[in-house]
Amino acid sequence: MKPFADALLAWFDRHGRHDLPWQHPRDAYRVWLSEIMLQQTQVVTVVGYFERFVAALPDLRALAAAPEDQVLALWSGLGYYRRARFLHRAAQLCVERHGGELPRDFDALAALPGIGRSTAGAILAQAHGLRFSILDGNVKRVLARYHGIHGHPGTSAVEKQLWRHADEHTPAARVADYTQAIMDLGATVCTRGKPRCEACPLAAGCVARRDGLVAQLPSPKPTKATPVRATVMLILRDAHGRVLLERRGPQGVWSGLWSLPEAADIDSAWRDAKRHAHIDDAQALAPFVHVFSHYKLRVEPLLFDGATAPRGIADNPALRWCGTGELAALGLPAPVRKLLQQIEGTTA
DNA sequence: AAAGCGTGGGG
DNA sequence: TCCCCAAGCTT
Repeated sequence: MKPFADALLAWFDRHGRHDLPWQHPRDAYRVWLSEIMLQQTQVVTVVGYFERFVAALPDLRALAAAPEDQVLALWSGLGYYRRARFLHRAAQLCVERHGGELPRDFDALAALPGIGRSTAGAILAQAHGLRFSILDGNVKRVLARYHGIHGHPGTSAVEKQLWRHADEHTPAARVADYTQAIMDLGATVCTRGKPRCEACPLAAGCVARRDGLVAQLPSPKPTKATPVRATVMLILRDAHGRVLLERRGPQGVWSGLWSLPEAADIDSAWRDAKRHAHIDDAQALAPFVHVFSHYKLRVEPLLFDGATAPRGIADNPALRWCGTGELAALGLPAPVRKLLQQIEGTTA
């Protein structure tokens, strides 16, 4: 007897979301891709990316065979790019080790890069109907309120409790629907702000509701001041309108993406620009601030037009001159793509 | 155990 | 404008 699951499933049949693109068909590859894209991201943001991605790379083998630039281009703008690199690598590992399919074994699945306990559970439950539980942000919010659990869910002690409740509520039957149901409830009824408790199928047993703590739970993450960093972005443009791009390293923000060369200040920007090309003039573009989750970046773009004769490019695979028509095929950070679109059409 | 990792939208 | 996020995982 599972009153929690029964009430939730009855609600789901009438009010849940049944038309999300990864539900039709609900195969392991599509569920996996959707789960990775949805990490720290909302459905409304993901849908367009998901549809473009599966149109270009419809199955796991196609993903494994794709060049990394194509994968990052399809991910460009979605953020947390390490997810895309892990996804790509995991697909290749599945081809090497698992016959070109995602393993159905929990431990083998969770051993793949980018797939943790919750994502592995979601894939097995949704694609294969196996009884595994999930604990994403939605479930954490629902359970923290339902059981009246205080403390930030990111801390291990709280998370441990939440996993225990998640597991105890998960039914043996209709696991795929149950998994979707509890996420739908969190996303559409038990929302962080202005939850619709009057429409909630679990309201009768909800501790936070009973004690008037709905607005305090789950406990918010302790806030920290975000530092501001600064950088100069060099836009080296040649007579054909091509721009010099540099691939970022495997560590740190925007890893693996093609971005603009950067310098600490204007003077070193000039030094670097002269190293890359014959430069005699520059134009300072409007500075802007790009906000990350953990810091802010103040960017001073510096446009060098008429760049010619770059030295050392041929033997450096991390540098390339790129026409505006080629940008769509590459993964660029969102603000860099925007910046390049803005100056497209302007002349030297 | 806590920090690092994106982005666009809502209050 | 500013702050807080929203379907986490890795190190």
